[in-house]
Amino acid sequence: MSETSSRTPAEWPITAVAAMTGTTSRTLRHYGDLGILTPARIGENGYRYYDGAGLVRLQRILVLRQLGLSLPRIAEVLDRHTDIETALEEQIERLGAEQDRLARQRESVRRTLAAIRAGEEPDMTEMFDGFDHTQYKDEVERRWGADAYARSTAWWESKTPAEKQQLKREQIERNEAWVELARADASPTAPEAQALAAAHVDWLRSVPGTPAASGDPEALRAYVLGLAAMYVADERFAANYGGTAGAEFVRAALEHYIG
Amino acid sequence: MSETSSRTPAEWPITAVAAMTGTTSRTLRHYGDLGILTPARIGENGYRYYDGAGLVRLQRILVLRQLGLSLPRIAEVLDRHTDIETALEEQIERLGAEQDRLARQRESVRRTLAAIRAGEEPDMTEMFDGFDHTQYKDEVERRWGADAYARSTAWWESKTPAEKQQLKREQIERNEAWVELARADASPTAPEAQALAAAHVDWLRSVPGTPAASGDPEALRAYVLGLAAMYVADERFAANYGGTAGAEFVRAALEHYIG
DNA sequence: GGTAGGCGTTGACGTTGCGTCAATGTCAAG
DNA sequence: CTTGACATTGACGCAACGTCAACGCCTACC
Repeated sequence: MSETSSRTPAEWPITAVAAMTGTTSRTLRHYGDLGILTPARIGENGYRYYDGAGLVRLQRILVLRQLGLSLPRIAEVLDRHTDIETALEEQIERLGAEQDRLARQRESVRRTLAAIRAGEEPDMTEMFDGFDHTQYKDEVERRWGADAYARSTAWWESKTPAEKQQLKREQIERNEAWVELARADASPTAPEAQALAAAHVDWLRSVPGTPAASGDPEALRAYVLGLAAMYVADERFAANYGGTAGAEFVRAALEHYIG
Repeated sequence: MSETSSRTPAEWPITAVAAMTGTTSRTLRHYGDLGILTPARIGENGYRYYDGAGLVRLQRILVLRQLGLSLPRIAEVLDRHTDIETALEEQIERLGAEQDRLARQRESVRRTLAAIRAGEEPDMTEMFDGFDHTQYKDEVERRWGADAYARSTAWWESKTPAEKQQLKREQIERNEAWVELARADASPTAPEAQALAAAHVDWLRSVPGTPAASGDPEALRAYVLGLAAMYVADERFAANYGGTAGAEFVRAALEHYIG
């Protein structure tokens, strides 16, 4: 019964702890660095030794980690700076939001894939000019703020089916008007072309959620010029205006109008 | 009609492109660094200038990015090294798997929160000894491989309800036997205690998905010693064995048995 | 023509949670 | 004493940029 012979060491080196709990020594040193789990003792040689209390704390850490909490958050909870129930509630909310985001994204990918398989390239006009009101929620939100999409969708959904039909028809008619003018070999600077350009820009401005609708004249200018360039550069756009020649006419008219 | 006066520059500086497309100049330079979108021209001053083709490529990049593809993957698709349909299919699978993972994790957090609110601390014995077969899928998978959970669950689900009841009863009976021995002030090294220790370890080994069942004697040893220490260190464990004193008895017996 | 201010450039660090060397010291065993 | 296993402290890597920092270029105004 010597003093130095304790029945149980109650103390383990780092690899033992790692093996017991299924983590790695690197992880334990990382937690040490972050201060969320410090060894019970550090030997003269610098070795880390953990005790039973440390093991328990580690298990709590691992459970909370498995629940998706961040390490700083775990530190807060363990040190009682934060109520665990509150932390878990917030985590549920975060996970729910992330789930929704993924669901929408997945649906978006599926629709895109289906459209490609249906043989049709996606309608570029709708994609970039007016924004598809089902496919690009995340994109719109990220680019122009979280409420941009909400406003845009609210605007679109506030329309009756008849009005939606009407808006789509208007777009088609504008395109046909462009094609006619281009075929007639009119000048892009002629009054008719400029009137059409004005209508085109008005339309772009009318769709909430795009830079054109932001109210900033410079953003509108950049957006219109960028679109005009793409009408020409991408044949899928150009097709909406009767081909590249038609698209060049539209571009010229828009540049003159807004330039 | 001088040669130098082109009607349209068809070329924009970096901020113009950023404004048009809703990204940032930093992103464009990043894409340049990665080689997925290079400027049409770089001026003598080092300035980047993009043309219509670049705008179109950028829009394609942004769409694919919005669909969740990684930038290297986008590069592959755009350079036609990879079929876009294949890429999208894989993306759908990835998103589905991630969705499932999040759903399980969220459910896990909810159950944990509910358990805490129900007043009962979670049953530590079930949590770490035998593993809860609904709550710790991710944890088990990450620690001991993707099929560990599958094997473990298959094992548990292969039991009839009667057998499940039986297993739980056995666990409870073992605990009661421990409590009895401890109260009787028996020696942890006595045959009865060692027999119980043997049964305890057999039980730990019988549950697939734990380090104890891995077949590695060293892993078993570390796992048993770690658990024994935690029985003492955590009162929630200790409660299963009639308190700290009972837990110390169990620990001593297990350490003697496996040591 | 000098200067302020705005836009451009190239580094380089920060983020999240460790994995993975690299260089080197320590300890138990043969 | 040597070997080999295990320990230590850096430090880089990953994904996709955000965010300074330090400095050059260009336009406009005085």
